[in-house]
Amino acid sequence: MSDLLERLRGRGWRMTAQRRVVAEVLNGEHVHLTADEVHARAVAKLPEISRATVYNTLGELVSLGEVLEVTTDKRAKRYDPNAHRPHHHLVCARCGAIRDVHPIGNPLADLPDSERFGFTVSDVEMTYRGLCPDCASA
Amino acid sequence: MSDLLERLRGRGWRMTAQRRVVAEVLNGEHVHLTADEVHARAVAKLPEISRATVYNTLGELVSLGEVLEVTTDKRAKRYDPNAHRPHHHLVCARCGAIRDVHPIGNPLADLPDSERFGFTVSDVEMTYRGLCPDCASA
DNA sequence: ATCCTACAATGGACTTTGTCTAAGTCAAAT
DNA sequence: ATTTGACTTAGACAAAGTCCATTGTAGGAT
Repeated sequence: MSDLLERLRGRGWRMTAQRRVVAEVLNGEHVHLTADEVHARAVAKLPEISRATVYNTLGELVSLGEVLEVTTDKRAKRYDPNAHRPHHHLVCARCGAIRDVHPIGNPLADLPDSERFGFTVSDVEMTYRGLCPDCASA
Repeated sequence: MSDLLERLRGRGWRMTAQRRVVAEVLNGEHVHLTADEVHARAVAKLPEISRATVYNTLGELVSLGEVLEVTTDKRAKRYDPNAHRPHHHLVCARCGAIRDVHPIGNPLADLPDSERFGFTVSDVEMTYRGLCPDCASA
């Protein structure tokens, strides 16, 4: 989405071919790519882009709040461009497929004061696990 | 806890000095050590214990259900011996301190069918984030 | 249109976390 | 006491990510 590119320019981002390519790769719903996958797709569009640049750009997008970092499995971090609607994740324990989900209720309210240990709690991250239709029938 | 050692022996575990030391290190409430931390503490008690053995033993404890693997940050996995009461985690975003917490309600019921995408959902993992008292006042 | 310069990209070395393997060791059954 | 196969070891290897010195360039200034 050029929205994203526009917003970035508005924030004083210097627009380079590499950044444009990374932003293009991270586009759509239910996109949850690892840094390496982003790199692979970026290379397809701009062969000389380096791994370090992809990591740098992803890191910048995360600190700007345009992209979320997700750690569903214990392997690589994944990058989720759907940062403007809060959501949680549903992960297939077998094949690793990921969907964005929106549970009802407010889980923050479900943590009693007695369970807060004096912390200032600001956020909660939920990961549902199960089997996707394909893996469940296999 | 020698309960743990007893249970392991009962399950046909061969009892070795290394396994005893790892089991001893993982002892108590609110213990969430990384594999390397477990190794460091184990070495203090048994200098010749190897990293591979610590990883193997932790892996075995996890598959026996005696210890939980927790991935609160994107760095190393942590190992939580409090496996017999289900719980979630509260993490300080600044210093990484971790507490076990028990929210009320049943988050599994809060995911509508329309948000399940045909998955068989069996589990949910919640990570609350915020600042611990020390970090909040700093 | 060209020049400058601060910001960005590069690539390769390095770090961290974890896995694997071949050879040696030892707990416990006999 | 012997035997046996499960357990341990050290170090090589792998994957994910970071760091840094060098080179390149976007975009404002001239």
